[in-house]
Amino acid sequence: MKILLVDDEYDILEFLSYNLKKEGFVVKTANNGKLAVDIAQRFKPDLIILDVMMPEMDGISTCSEIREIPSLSDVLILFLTARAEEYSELAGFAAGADDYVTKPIKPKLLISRIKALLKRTSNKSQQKVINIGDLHIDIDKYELMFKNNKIHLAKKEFNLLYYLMTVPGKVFLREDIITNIWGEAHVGDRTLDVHIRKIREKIGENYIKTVKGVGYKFDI
Amino acid sequence: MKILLVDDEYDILEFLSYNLKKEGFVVKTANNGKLAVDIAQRFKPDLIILDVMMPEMDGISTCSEIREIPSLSDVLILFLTARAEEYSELAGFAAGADDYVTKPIKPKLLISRIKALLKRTSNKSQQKVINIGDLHIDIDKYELMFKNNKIHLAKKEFNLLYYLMTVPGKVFLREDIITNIWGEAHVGDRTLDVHIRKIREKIGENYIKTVKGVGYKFDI
DNA sequence: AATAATATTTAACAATTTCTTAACATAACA
DNA sequence: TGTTATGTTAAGAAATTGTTAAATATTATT
Repeated sequence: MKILLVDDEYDILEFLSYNLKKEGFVVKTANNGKLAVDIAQRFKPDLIILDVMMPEMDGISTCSEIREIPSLSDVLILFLTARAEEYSELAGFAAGADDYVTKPIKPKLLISRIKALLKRTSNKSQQKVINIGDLHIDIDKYELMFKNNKIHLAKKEFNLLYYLMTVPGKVFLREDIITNIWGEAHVGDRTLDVHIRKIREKIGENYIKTVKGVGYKFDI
Repeated sequence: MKILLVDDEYDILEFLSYNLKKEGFVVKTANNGKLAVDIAQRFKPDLIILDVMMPEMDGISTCSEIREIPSLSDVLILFLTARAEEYSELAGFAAGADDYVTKPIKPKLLISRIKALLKRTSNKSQQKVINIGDLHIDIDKYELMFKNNKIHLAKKEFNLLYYLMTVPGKVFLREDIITNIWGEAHVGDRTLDVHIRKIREKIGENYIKTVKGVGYKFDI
């Protein structure tokens, strides 16, 4: 796991860097926001630890800027903040922070928070194979099996079904599905329905359920 | 969810108001800061959208003033700002803003930011599953179970029952129920009763009780 | 590069569900 | 007993999703 550490104080960089490396993380450091953005793009860290208070470009601006970069859009960001600066908490989350740790920093606490953070997200996204009923979906192989028979799904169909299967039973809102599968691109009103139809043709009508006025869910 | 929109340009008020209402928000508008503070105190919005640049009393002053008023101290505030005025970002957060959106405004983006903002703050106490007696309601699944059998409810019915179940025993005023489920749309006098009837048909007559002259409550 | 094969989106219309209304009935209350 | 608020029902309006086929895009193949 790779971590990029950003703080203007050299002592803190040293101190944290030492503690994180001891835990087995690969660590790089930057002493200002601009540099951090540069390094991040090449280093591709799993997590960026950002000090909120920095001269020139503060943590929140840095965070916002990072979130604008597509290749870094889902890197985790953790803020370090002095206890007094409570105002920044919401601003930070608004800018896309994933967690907060207040100074003074206790290494043990920080590390447990980091691990929790990495676990939380890796658990979600690392579910590469999902088995439900007679269905078996594998994101790495881009393959769907139904009662041990391969079923071919086109890319969009696959992504859509996989998305619904990530949380069986949960209703995904139409708009959320569209944002997730199509991004911000504008797609017509009936496009989603057509894809649902195609999937239903292939796996039967029983798995994907419509919740009118809300969205769709995958359920047995 | 109630939103107060503050901008000195009538066109923008119109445009945003239309888009927000379409999303189901209850919207009021003000064309200057002073008026905004007045309206906010009576309207009690969940969110105030403030244009930074306004004659007389600008957005930041308005924001500061609102934050001084105890009854409004935890209303969310979102700033609209022209891309050029980057200077204002820090000033805005210092004054108590919760988020920023830059002009020109893309309605979809604005709405997703608003939702994110409202979600972050309201999610904390939002109960997703409620168990009472033989009833089990799950908002994520949009599902109602009665003695372990699924019962289908249409969206309005579901929302209505869920709303009543959030505080069992509490009498919800007719008008509050209507504002909550329908927003500010004008619905006829008997519409609520009809929905109550439909729910009672499905879960029996014992759960939802009428308090004449006041409203309804969910109780065992 | 041209062609064929797939995939994706759109558009038109159908089918279905949900919601609201209106008219009248009934119950509560003063 | 009259007044007011809520209950009930059924009809049709409105909203949402389903379905199909054709139009575009995209990708693979010769």
